[in-house]
Amino acid sequence: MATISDVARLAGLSVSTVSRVINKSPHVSDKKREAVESAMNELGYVPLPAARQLRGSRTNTMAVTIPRIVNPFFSYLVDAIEQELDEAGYSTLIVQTFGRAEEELTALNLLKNQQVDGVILCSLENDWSVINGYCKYGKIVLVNEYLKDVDVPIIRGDQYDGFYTATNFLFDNGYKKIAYATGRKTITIMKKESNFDADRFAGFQSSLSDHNLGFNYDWLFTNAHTAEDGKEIFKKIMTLKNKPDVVIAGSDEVAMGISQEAEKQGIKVPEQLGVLGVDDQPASANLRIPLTTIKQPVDEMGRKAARAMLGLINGEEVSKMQICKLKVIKRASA
Amino acid sequence: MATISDVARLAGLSVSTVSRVINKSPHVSDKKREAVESAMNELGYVPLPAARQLRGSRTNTMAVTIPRIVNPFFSYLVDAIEQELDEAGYSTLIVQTFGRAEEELTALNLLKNQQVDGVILCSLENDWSVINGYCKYGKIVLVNEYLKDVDVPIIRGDQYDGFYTATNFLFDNGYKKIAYATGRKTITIMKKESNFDADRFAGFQSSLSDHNLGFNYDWLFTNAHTAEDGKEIFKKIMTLKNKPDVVIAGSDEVAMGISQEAEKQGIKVPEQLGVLGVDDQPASANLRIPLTTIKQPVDEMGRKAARAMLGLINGEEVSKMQICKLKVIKRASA
DNA sequence: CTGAAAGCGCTTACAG
DNA sequence: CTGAAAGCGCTTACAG
Repeated sequence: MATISDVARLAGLSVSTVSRVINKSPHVSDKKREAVESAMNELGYVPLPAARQLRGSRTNTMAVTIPRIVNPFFSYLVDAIEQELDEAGYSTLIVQTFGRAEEELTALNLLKNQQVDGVILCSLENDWSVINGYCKYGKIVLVNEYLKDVDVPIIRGDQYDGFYTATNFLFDNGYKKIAYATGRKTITIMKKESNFDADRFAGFQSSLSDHNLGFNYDWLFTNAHTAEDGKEIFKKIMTLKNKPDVVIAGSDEVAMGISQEAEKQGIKVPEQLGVLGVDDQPASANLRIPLTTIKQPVDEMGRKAARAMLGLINGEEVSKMQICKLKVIKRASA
Repeated sequence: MATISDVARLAGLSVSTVSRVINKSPHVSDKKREAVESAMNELGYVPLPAARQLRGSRTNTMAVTIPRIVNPFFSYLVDAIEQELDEAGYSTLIVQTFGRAEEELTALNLLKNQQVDGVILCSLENDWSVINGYCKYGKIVLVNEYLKDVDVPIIRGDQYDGFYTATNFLFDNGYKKIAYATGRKTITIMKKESNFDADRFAGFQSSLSDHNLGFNYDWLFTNAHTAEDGKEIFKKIMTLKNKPDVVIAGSDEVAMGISQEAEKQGIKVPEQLGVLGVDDQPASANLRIPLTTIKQPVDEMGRKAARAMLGLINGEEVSKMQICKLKVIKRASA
């Protein structure tokens, strides 16, 4: 591979001059600039990033962490981020965490080791105290986090409002006995804006209160992730004496499982049991029973996260908290 | 950030010795090794990859190119590749090409610049002549390509056999007038194993011949990618005097569009019109009319590609061509 | 505008 | 087993 010295030799100039044209320094005469450029072309010269990094220059690449790329929410999120970053001339490096804290550190170490200029964390796996230690190495942006008093931009959906609105929507459509499923192992009751899941539940509760209702804890289903889990939930519902008439499923997969199993057992959706998904995955519109669902504005969130990162890099003022609205997509299942 | 010199100073040893323990050289006394290790821990030292790369050592990271991450075929393929690579201690860097040749060069330059040890190309955007120029910089593996006389491993699905079998399957189910949709702008009729699309078409043709049938070119639909395109295809079909009774849709999206539009216009699927998808996307089983589709063995292909790459890196003998079988997944739409 | 030289953080012969 | 020194390919003051 050709090096900067090869170019300098061929052009009959010093490496300093070659370096200047590489870095677009203005202090080079047109004549020599051309000489250097033609030498670079002749040799097919490309500067070695490792050497430039060693000197502390920018990498023009960004890392983004997500739990799992096969989850459409995250693949679309990454896609939006990448498009925006791409326009600014940055490459994107996608790191899957698979929910493991060490994998997140892999991405963070990219920052520490100056392999990337910044990292956008879409799935926080470590405590803030450990993330915080990496802030000195480069820029960090968080997506869908509820941390307070943290000195990095956070872009998130308004879970409280989304779930509040969605629950009202269910009441407006005549449902009264609302079950609630979540991926979490437990539900922590906290006030608004405490954390992602608590915020969702708080929005839900708040609508219940507005309708003078309390929550029936027989209708709480935790640890629900897959369509399979959804089927189990439906089976459990059928064993209940006092059955809910609709369930907020926590995700489209779970919703899909519930509605499939209901259909299989001859229970009509949405008449006998309503089902409300979350995320609006690409397939949800084309299901056997098209899913009514709460949509997160992935594209908006991704682009905002990317722009926040670019702002940070360019030393601009960027607002520490950007909140995007969720939206109920009305289809057949509720 | 702590450097190797800081560690050496703290341990009261030379940088050479520190370097030796970093690189697990056997020629270090246990005593000094421990001294170095405790110094590294105390400082939170991590070797700077850029500096190591400059000296020509391995990066332990691999790049993989795909056209678009939001396409489930590719997100699952990448997922399989990454899982396998992960077990071997490699990180994976995902590069989206968006179908652009320059983006593919981005990935290839990662190789040239020693940022990755190898690249797995799942979407060839440049001519082989240009890819070939990068072989000297590192390892390359191709997925789903039909190039001949090329000195890199290729992992692909047996498109001919898959489409041959699928077409036979349609005949077995009573269909006789088979339409064919493809994402390509044109169909090139070539013999078996010429290229990806020609191979599919050849398999299809071959089954037609077995049933003493020729292909009706009114039933060929090109440039079909999205569900929207599928809807258009259905509309075109309805204008035909001599209508097909089933269509091989080229992708699940297109199949979905065709079957949706058919339903909307009161044409019964699969009774009046059968629809066969390709890829078996996660949603296809849960569509309003569950899709019968040709499944590519993504997981197998991804893992084989990763293993071929690892074999190359380790200097093992790896077979130049690995072919995986496609499979018809029978559901409701055909 | 241009060049010689130091130095970024490592690894690796070369001596001992 | 251990260390001093050269060098990987660049950038950036410092002089001129």
